[in-house]
Amino acid sequence: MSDDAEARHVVGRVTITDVAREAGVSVATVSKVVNGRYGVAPGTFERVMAIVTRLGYETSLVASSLRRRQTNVIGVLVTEFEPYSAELLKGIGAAAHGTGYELLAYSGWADDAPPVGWERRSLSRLAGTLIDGAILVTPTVLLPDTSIPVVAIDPHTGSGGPSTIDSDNVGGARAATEHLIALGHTRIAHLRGRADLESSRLREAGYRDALQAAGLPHDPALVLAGDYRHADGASSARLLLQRPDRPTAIFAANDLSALGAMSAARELGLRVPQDVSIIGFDDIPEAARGRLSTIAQPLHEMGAMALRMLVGQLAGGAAEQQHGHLSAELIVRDTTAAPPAL
Amino acid sequence: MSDDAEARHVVGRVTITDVAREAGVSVATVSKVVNGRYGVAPGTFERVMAIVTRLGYETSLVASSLRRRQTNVIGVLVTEFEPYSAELLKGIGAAAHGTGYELLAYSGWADDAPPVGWERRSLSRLAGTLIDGAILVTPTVLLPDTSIPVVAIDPHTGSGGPSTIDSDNVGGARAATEHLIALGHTRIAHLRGRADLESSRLREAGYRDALQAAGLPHDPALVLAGDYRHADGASSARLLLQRPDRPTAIFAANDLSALGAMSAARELGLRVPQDVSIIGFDDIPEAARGRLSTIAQPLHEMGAMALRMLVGQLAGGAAEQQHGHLSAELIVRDTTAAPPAL
DNA sequence: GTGAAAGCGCTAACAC
DNA sequence: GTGTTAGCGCTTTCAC
Repeated sequence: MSDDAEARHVVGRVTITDVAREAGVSVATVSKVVNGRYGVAPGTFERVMAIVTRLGYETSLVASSLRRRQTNVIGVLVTEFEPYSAELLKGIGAAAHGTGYELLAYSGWADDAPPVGWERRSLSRLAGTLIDGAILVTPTVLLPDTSIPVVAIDPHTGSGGPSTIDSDNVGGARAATEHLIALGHTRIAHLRGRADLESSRLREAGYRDALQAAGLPHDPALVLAGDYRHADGASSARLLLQRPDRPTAIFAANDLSALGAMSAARELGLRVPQDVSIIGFDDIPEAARGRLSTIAQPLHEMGAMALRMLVGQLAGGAAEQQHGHLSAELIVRDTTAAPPAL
Repeated sequence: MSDDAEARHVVGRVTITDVAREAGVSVATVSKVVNGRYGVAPGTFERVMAIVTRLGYETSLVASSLRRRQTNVIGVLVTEFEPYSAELLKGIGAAAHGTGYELLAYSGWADDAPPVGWERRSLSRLAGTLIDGAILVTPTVLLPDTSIPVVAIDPHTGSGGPSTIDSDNVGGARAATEHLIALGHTRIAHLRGRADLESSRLREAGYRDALQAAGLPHDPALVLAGDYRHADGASSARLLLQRPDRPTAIFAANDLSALGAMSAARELGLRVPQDVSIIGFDDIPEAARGRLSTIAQPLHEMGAMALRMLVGQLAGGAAEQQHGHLSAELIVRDTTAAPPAL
């Protein structure tokens, strides 16, 4: 049984050298066996395989990827694991089944604040060695020429860089604002998204479009930063709702900040939607839970499309950069209604 | 400007050697500069840093982790990115902020079926090199002694192995079943979870407990496999609901299979909850969206607790193995009601 | 203060 | 068929 070796063995620390020593062959032979290369005697093969199984040896991703050209691993680079990227991840994961690619989601946010240029840093740290291709979620800086195929979801810039996926930000924002206008609102505030993202700019543009089309005045005092985050949405909404001439409706650039606005309204003793209507953007699961009216982006499909595009690039060599543009759709739930009577 | 080097440079392929050559120093010196080691002349430091910035050099995670002892990266090993693990990931990610640890979620499912023993394989491939510690989500095999600290969430076995986190599976299942009984149901079916997980066994035990406590007969024909998956839940529910003496309520071992059961009911022309009540377990976001009654596990908190435990182990050396046990709570939504009148 | 050299675990040529 | 060797990119003694 030679249980000593087995008992002492420890996962992840069994190296190819251990196997070689135990089997009485060279590491090269073990490598050939493990990778199914030709030129190994059947007897040797069996013997080595037995040891491999007994010791529970697995080749180290790190070591082999350092030496090899490819790893069959696709990286998903995110700032953090929040609802938005989690939804994308589900779509990416579902689409990855059966492609032969493994998935590795990486969040290089170790300190208190997200490092600027995290996506460049993460990409540099992983590309060329650990991952064969990458899906970047909301990258904020312009990427230089990359060594590996990259697809960006909701990127900083709409074009010029890598392949991209986004949804109809302008149309969605317009639909949200038009919905509020149709309900009878005339003082509609907007909580902006992250300044470094193209989607923010586009959603604000859609908001203005709708206002203008309806002949409503655009009051700059009603447009505040929301930063796509719960806390920022809450604090800006607080400011907005404490004004004597407070808006009767708020269009937040994403669901997280809309949810923040809802907390703020509640704190202030305002009822949603009776006193103030709130609508978001994204349709993350938390929006459904909070019965938040919103603009739905097909997040799963966006993730799946990114994965398929990337696999295509990986397989087909240097294909042209592509741009996927999906539609966004109004979902009316319980947080939007007619404005309070005067 | 020496723009040539810059223009030609490619992310991820800039190596320490490139920097050294460009700066006219050795790679050892560059390494010292980049890692902030002492013993470098201020002038050299400046010069090297300038090149590093210009070329956009970042040390390769792979290469450095192969050489170094630690990486400051925590691995989250999952079978796939489905709603359950995505929720845990959110909690883990939130708790990781400010700890100095980066997160790397890995799903080693490349082919059509999840490989047996994937967690052992993934752990072996990453431990000791890429990651300093790991959080394993629903590991199905008993893990041998591991080389790195490990915390398992909802593991195969409740004890004996690594530190674990789970919720009150028995109590939750009992509460779900009691809720149905209180509504007046007497023929209550159960969709089992994955056979290789302890949580499945415990939830079934809770179901039986509640039945027995209420003096209700236990009909083995009403207990089918659900496998924690949508498709399996649907097909088993179809079988159940096509019986002449079909149950009036179904307790599914998790939300995904409960959602599957709902699809099946709808296909069969049955209304939920008027014709059949359905309750799940987990409270994933999709449950709220579908207005599914369920037992809520504090998934974010479970993830956060796992992260904190792991960081504790990483910092404090070989602490004793710990076991976190959180409570589960009944959430009544729109899929459970009194049974149809006879 | 700096560089040469060894080596982390692995794979791929190339000898034998 | 099998072993020897070089080297992937990096960090770390240890000379100089």
